[in-house]
Amino acid sequence: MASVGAAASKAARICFNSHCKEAKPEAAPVRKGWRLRSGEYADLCDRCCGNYEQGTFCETFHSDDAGWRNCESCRKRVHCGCIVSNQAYLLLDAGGVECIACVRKALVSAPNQMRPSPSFLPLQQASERPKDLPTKSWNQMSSYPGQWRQMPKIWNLSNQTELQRRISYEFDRPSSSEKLISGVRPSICVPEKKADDLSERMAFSSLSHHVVRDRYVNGNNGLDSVSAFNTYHQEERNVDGTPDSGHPRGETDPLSVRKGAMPPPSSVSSSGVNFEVYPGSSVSTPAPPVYVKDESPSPMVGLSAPYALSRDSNDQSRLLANQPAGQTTQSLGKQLFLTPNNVNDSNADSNFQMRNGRPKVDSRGRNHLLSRYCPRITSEELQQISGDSNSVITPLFEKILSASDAGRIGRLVLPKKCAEAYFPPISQPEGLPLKVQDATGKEWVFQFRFWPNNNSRMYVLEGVTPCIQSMQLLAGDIVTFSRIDPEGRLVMGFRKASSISTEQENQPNRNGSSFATLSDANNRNNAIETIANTSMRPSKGATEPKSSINAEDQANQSNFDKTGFIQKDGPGSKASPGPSKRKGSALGSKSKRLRIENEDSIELKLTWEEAQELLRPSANPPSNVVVIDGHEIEEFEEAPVIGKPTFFSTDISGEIRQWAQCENCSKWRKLPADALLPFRWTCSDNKWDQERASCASPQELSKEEFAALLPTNNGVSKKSKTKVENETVEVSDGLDTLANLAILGEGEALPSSSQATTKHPRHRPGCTCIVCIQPPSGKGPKHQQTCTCNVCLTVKRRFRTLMLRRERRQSEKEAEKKQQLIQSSGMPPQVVDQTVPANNNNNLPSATATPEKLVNEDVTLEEESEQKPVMTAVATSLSPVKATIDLNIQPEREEEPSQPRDLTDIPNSRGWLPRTDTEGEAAE
DNA sequence: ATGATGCATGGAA
DNA sequence: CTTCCATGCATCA
Repeated sequence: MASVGAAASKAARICFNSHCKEAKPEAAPVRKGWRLRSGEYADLCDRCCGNYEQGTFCETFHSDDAGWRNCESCRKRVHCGCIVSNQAYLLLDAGGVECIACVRKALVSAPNQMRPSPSFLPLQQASERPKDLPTKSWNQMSSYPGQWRQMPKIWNLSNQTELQRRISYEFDRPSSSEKLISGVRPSICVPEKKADDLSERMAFSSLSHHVVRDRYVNGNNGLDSVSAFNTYHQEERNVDGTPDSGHPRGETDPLSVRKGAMPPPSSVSSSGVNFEVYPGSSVSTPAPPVYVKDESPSPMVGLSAPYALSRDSNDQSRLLANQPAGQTTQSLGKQLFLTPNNVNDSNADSNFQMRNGRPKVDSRGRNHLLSRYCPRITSEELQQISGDSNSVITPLFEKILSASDAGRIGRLVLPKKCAEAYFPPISQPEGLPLKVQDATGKEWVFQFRFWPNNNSRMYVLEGVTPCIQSMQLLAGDIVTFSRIDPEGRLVMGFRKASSISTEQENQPNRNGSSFATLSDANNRNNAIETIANTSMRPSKGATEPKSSINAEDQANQSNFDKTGFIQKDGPGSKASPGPSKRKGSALGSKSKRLRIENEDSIELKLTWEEAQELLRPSANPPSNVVVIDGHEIEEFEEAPVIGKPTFFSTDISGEIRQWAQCENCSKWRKLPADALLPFRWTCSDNKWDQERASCASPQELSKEEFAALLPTNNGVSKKSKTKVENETVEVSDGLDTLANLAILGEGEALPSSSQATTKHPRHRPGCTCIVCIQPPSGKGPKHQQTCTCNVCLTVKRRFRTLMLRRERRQSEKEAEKKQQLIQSSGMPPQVVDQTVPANNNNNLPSATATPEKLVNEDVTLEEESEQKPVMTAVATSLSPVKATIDLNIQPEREEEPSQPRDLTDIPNSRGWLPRTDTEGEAAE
């Protein structure tokens, strides 16, 4: 067909329609029909072209042909047997086909919940019409009036530009290009299109080959789906003289470039677009990229995201797998995963270089991206995102959420260059719907648009609130945008602010993944839930039942352990931020506002439980015991270090065991309950069990036994532990920030300088404005007293706990006074036995508590935490070895009146010493 | 009154 | 100085 197509271009002026064969006068204008595999278009006579454009071509000429099927929805006849019709239907996962009109209707009815049924979805049912589709209702994309049984107009002239944009947009996908390079697929030169903004795109890239991958549904009786890659040769593209350089989209107003470069469709020349077909694709049914026609300049684009209807990663994997004859899976393999190194500021580009094997010159956007937007996503994360599929992840950029971004307005401001570099070009402010998948595989549709601003543009993603909330993101957290190839799906990941600070801390011994929970594709949902559950953010999601720990957790345990939140989120990281790329670039470089938000966010996340559980005396243990106000305080010369998280179990004999995982081999070793481990503990440090003092030694317990050890959680490992701890941490976090505000609520605003006013100057830490206080549901700013949301319930529970504790303290105090009276009346002061297991990690009470218990019994946690040692010379803190000295009985501390406090004080008031629970709840 | 929308402003880089 | 972008705020529904 390719040859035919080539021949059809100019030579024989005979209608390309074999059923017609009407001769065309030499001078007759080319009337383009469907696109041929060559990329050219069938040269049709007027009549046939009319049929084609009206969508009646198949009915007219193919009515007797095989391949007619009925739409599963409307039962309308759909021709599934020819190139002309191959865009007119979708293959359903469950079998059968659905006409494009029904597909579109379905989409319209559930725009944000992409239906998983069709294997593939053509590029969004035509584009949205900016004028007809106010952004307000963009997510309710209405049906388009046109006939969609066939999609002849996809390729008609008016649509060239969008196609080009799309192609050009996708060309800029290095991974794809590699696929191409490494591929052996036949390549067919496609004469087509001028550059217009394709040239813009290309200008950013020095790729000698670019691939456009467009999934389309082929016409093999609807039985096969074929994906095609379009290859684009930049050099050839330049043949037509379209400037391909000097217009990095990030530097030139795309609009102007676009306008200037927009060629009349008829002038499309045969510069080189290679149209590649997967080996398994049917040669007889090549198809253009799925690009649904519309006059509108703004088709729904999501890279190829619109194709990916799958709601979860499995679907995506399946999607790949479903492709016939080992298309992508075969050709893509894993060849294109990012380099194993972190993609950080300095090497983000080089990574891509490495992948692309070409100089850095190009990478238009990336090259021009401010460092703070450079994705720090790691290969580990990438693979986690891509899972076991053969997908290739291309990190695009990331952004620290501002208060506005994370607020309820639902508008995420996109860095201009990033938006222009990685998102489809938009010429209208209304932009276009953009499908983005989150790490769970859930698909969202945002409106990607811009606002004119100072002769420039301000790009925003609208409608992100649900997504942000589902990810439980707050200002200061980071969202990352990546692209999954070959699907071309946009994936939106995230990183919590807390994990950022630790990322840098643990850089040396980690692979850099702070996702930690973004495990493989199959586990993605669970994984993300793990993240979700670890953060008691005020969100619906937090209250949803999760089975976040499952068997797969175990499989991933070592991975998780390396990136465990506890480990990562140690207070040390916060206490001594140290030089970090993030601080220096992403966080600190741009905006004070941003930095404040972020620091605040980070600091608020670091609760005293979290900190104390990991604090260890420094390597130089000598300490002085000083007596201050009658209290023995162990004083350390050096600041504490971060200890290793462990978990405890009780064996049959009732003996408490501590379990720690080797940093190197990830094996779990049984240790005495009072063992005190350094942060990076390895088997060789196992002085308690010489037999297992080497990584070569087998693990004492199998995973199953581990599971049995803690029957309440099959995750058992530190992962569960970590999760639990995180949950604890986040509970406090959420409480201390949002929940406290919630309790204060009802008009009782904090007496803070950042108190919300009608004229809101700035969102500062502690700000109680609507933007800064994200309510659990995201609906409505306030927590009513009767609110039963997770946060409020927890707050109330904690409040009860506090009150109980105070009562108890009071009674203890009284008892102590009595005793002191007795003592002062003759008996010498007696030092109570306070020898405490230096098991700072978890004190014994918690040792017997299962993680689940810990999670569920807030009271337990708090009781424990009161007794946790704090290694510090600060008089108000506890000595690690005298931990049970109940210094909390200091009336001035424990009993100090609860004063509402400016939250801004909290982070700054404690240095490396974590805020105490008392402090935290003082706001009550 | 409230939320949505889109432009304007001004701080920061 | 320009550009970016966070967010203020006017306007509208």
